[in-house]
Amino acid sequence: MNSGVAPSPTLSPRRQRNRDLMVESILESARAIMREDGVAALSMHELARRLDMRAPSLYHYFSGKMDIYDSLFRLGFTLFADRMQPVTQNAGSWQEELELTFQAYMSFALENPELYQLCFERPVPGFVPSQESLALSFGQLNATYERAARIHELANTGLPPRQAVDLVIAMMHGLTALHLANEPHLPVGQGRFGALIPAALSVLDKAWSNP
Amino acid sequence: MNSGVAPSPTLSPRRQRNRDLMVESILESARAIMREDGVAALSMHELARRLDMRAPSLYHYFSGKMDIYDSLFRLGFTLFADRMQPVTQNAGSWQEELELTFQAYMSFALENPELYQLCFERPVPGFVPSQESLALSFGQLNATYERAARIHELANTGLPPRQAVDLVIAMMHGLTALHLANEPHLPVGQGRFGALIPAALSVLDKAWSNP
DNA sequence: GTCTATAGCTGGATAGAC
DNA sequence: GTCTATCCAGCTATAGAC
Repeated sequence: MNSGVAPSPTLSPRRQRNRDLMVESILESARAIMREDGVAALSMHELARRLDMRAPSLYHYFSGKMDIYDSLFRLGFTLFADRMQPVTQNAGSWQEELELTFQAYMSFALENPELYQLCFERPVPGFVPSQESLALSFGQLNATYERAARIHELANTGLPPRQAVDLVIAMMHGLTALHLANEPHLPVGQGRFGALIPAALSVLDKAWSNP
Repeated sequence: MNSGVAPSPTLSPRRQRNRDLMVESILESARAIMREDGVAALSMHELARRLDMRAPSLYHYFSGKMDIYDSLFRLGFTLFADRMQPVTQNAGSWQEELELTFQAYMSFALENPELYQLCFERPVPGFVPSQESLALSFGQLNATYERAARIHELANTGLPPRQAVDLVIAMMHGLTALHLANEPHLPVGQGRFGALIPAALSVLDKAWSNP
């Protein structure tokens, strides 16, 4: 299942362009619904309504609702990887890399809460990502993961590398999920949980600095 | 909105007993559905089906689906508080109290995943807890919170007490949510994230021990 | 490519007989 | 207290005209 239903085998560049624009509009409106009413509240009728279309027209771009979720699932991991990728290059010390990682992670989640929830929680009862989408997500996560493992080489975690990274992931997810659940309107660095990034970094710094 | 619809003003002890048993059965079946199909997948028809009833009969015990969610929301916080309450008495050092807190928190979540998600995440699009239920939840949380603040008095966190507790909460939630999303079948202490409790405790111990 | 029309289902909830 | 019958709303998805 690719993004949208395969139309005729080939398409003139112009038509392909229009089609891509339409696909983009649909996904954008879908994200708006999920953001406003909850990730699980997406419906084809409401989606068509916002686009000034009728529901059946959507089936010329996507094979069904789950196909839309699947496309957004892939989009989420792609955007996530794009956001995390530059962290390593810009960092000096492992403390600095950790700080940039926390900030990139939380800012992605707060700017794209509906994608974050779709990708990292399981809020839609019937939705199971397709094989291809799962493969993509594993790839993107692994790349991020391996870059993050650099931290372990420099810091004195006293843990297996995988555990050190997973612990950092769990801390970021805890702060992020609680922020989204309680104060989704507040920006990065603010609010009861959003403001705890320095505290979390400080704990890791104290625990993992060489003596 | 109390648990169930108020029937006649008074009820003979025997009838009241039967009614309570029925309410309990309904809530138990509702939890089973939420556990198996997702928290948001509860439906009155399916619920009646499992209880060998017809859907309208349920409305003699609850005023609607949201009333059932609301009752489970209160049940969740009550069970949570019951689980967290003994932690303080049994602990000696703050490290030990922290360990017991992590274990109590995660074991509650893994044993009652549907209640944990209903209470601490927002997986049901239309559901908003009633005033009374919210008040109850704040009360239960505050009690747990204040007990947890004892840790701050003994440890050298270098943080405002509220932030220290919130950071611990975020770490517990991060480990718990990721465990539930990825390996819900594994018991406490096992699996990719479930096994990280000692690592998390060690980090906090190193960071917060007096020098 | 978009529409009308509609099938077909599932859901929440109520009325009223028994 | 439980049921049958029913209403009404909403949904996904398809067929086929234009």
